[in-house]
Amino acid sequence: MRYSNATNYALHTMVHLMLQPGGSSVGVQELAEMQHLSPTYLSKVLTKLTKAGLIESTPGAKGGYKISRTKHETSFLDVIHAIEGETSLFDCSIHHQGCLIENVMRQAEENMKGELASKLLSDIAKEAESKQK
Amino acid sequence: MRYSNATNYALHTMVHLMLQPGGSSVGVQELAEMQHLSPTYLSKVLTKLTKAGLIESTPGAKGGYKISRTKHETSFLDVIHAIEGETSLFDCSIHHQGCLIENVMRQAEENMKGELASKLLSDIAKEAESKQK
DNA sequence: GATATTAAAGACTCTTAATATCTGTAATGT
DNA sequence: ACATTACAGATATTAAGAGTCTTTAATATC
Repeated sequence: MRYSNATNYALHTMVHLMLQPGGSSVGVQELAEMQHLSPTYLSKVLTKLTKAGLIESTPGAKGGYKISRTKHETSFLDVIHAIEGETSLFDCSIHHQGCLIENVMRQAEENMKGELASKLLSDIAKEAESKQK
Repeated sequence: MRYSNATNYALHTMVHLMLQPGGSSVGVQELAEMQHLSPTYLSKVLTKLTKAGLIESTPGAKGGYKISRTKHETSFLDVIHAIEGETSLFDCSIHHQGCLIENVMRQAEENMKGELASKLLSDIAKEAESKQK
């Protein structure tokens, strides 16, 4: 029980794209090499991010992926939702409403998601930038 | 990405056992029927709880499972650990230490687990008891 | 001590989801 | 027109979860 590798790749890619000077495009080739992945597989992940509006894609020569210009503040939770969908960690096996056990689990999950929604990728990118110097 | 059904069954069984008057034993047969499961399958789940020391088992006639007498305060997290093992929701794909992304994910997970560690099954059992009346 | 009852252990099957690859198509710049 | 690159769909591979069956070991009752 863990977040998928796809989510992992997506997060790393997002930060990498944010570090591009001027928000310029990067091809899937380069992005895949960086993470030692096959371009075709990473492509599938990036398409999900594109559909979610977190990044923008331009096909053709000199094309690639870049951070969305319209959506500047993307959180960890945004990326997770884009890749994993709107999942929940726990569903009561017996489906009676108001299960006490389910309530507790849901509450804890909501709190975690709230925390991940407040963590912005831009902050991580900045931190990574200053760390490198 | 969600907690396994086994964890679900385990939590429900724990609460049920806590509601037994005098902490008496219940056979897997009865426990399985209650949750519409096969006894053999639930048996595997309960064995894990037994090995973790959360419940006690006695084979033979009039045997069954009952809440551990030595360990009175078991939390949601205890049960999760007993069934799922000590898993983490996120591991950085690139294994460089101090990955900023991993740090954020780990922190959120730890907070959630901290919350689940403070939620006691005995409280849920009490609540369920008073709710039934 | 024999017998019925019940948990434990192991091997095994089945299903599902994640992971990944390959091929062809559509879009874009030069 | 051509090279480049993202997108879509089909398909394979792998891993984990879910569940069953059979055998063995332990306990109580008679």
